[in-house]
Amino acid sequence: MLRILIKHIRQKVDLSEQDAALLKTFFFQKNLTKKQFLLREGEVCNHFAFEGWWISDFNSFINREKALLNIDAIENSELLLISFENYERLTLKIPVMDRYFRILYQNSLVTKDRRLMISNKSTAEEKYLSMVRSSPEIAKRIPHSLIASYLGLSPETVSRIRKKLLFQ
Amino acid sequence: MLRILIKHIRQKVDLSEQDAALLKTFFFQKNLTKKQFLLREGEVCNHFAFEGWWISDFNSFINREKALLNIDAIENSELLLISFENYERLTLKIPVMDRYFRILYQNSLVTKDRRLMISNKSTAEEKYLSMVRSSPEIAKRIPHSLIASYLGLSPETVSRIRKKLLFQ
DNA sequence: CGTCTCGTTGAGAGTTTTCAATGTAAGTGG
DNA sequence: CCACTTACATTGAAAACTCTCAACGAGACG
Repeated sequence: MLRILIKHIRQKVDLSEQDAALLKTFFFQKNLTKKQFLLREGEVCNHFAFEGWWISDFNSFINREKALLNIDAIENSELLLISFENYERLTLKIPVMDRYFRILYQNSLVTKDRRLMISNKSTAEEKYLSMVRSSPEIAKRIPHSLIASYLGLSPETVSRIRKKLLFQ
Repeated sequence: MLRILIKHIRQKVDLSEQDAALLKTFFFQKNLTKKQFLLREGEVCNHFAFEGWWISDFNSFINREKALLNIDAIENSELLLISFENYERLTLKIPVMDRYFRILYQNSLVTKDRRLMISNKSTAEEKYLSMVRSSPEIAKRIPHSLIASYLGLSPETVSRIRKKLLFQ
């Protein structure tokens, strides 16, 4: 797991061997079985988790507020966690991690801008299509009701859209 | 203008006098009169602009793609611009700027997460109220049709919501 | 087999958009 | 200063879209 993380980081920035070794000490590993919760609504999000992706209730993590989101595992998962305190220490001890997160967040902002534009201006069908096109593998693996929730649509609407698209 | 920028940066990170002086060379100033365009849809966004805020078509700026957004001045404005090339050089020459942008983007992500949740799950009235509450000064200064556009609503809907709220 | 979760379908209700008309206030040029 | 234009806001009515509620279906799993 830690190797995957370091590889991921090195795709974006130069990380010395020394820093890579130090970095490892800031994380710890956790396994989740399907449906097990990482974070419940109302708790404060203490961790970040990696899967090729970082996930969190970001507002809760950064601003130490109660989470508005639930996060649970759709499939059995291995996670690397970092606490908020370690996240802050990490960027101070290994300055290149500021660059890593800057690039990570920069890309994330572009994606969120796009999601926001789609959410604001598109019909349910366009939202569904954009989701399926941008993440076809995920769309296949997760329940339709989660896609609906992600898009801010009712499961029934997604079901009807799928039916309509099948006949085209 | 440059002083405002440096002050802004120093609220988030430590910037040496030397780096502050160097930083100035990466920007140039531009004035826009009301309704003058900074960026037209279809052009590639070369600049970032500051107003207490950074603005751009971020996808166009970062990924060198054609802009999906128009950006024009609602009021006469003074801007500091930075080109994409200078933005990249800036973070290499002044590493603490990676930290500055990391924190800037981190906060921006939290805000966008919130906007996205509101956009996905709220009614038109809730969207309008959340916008007015989070930015009352802006809501007073700009045309209602721009608020509508920002929220992904029609101007008529915003007008009806305003009327309804007046009678409550 | 029973249960649980997820997905589908239909019908009606509610919300928001679109279209068209009208109102209003702020420039602009004669 | 007035008539004209322009931009923005309001209003009404109909159309379009999406949701909610309720019923039913299908597959997984103990």
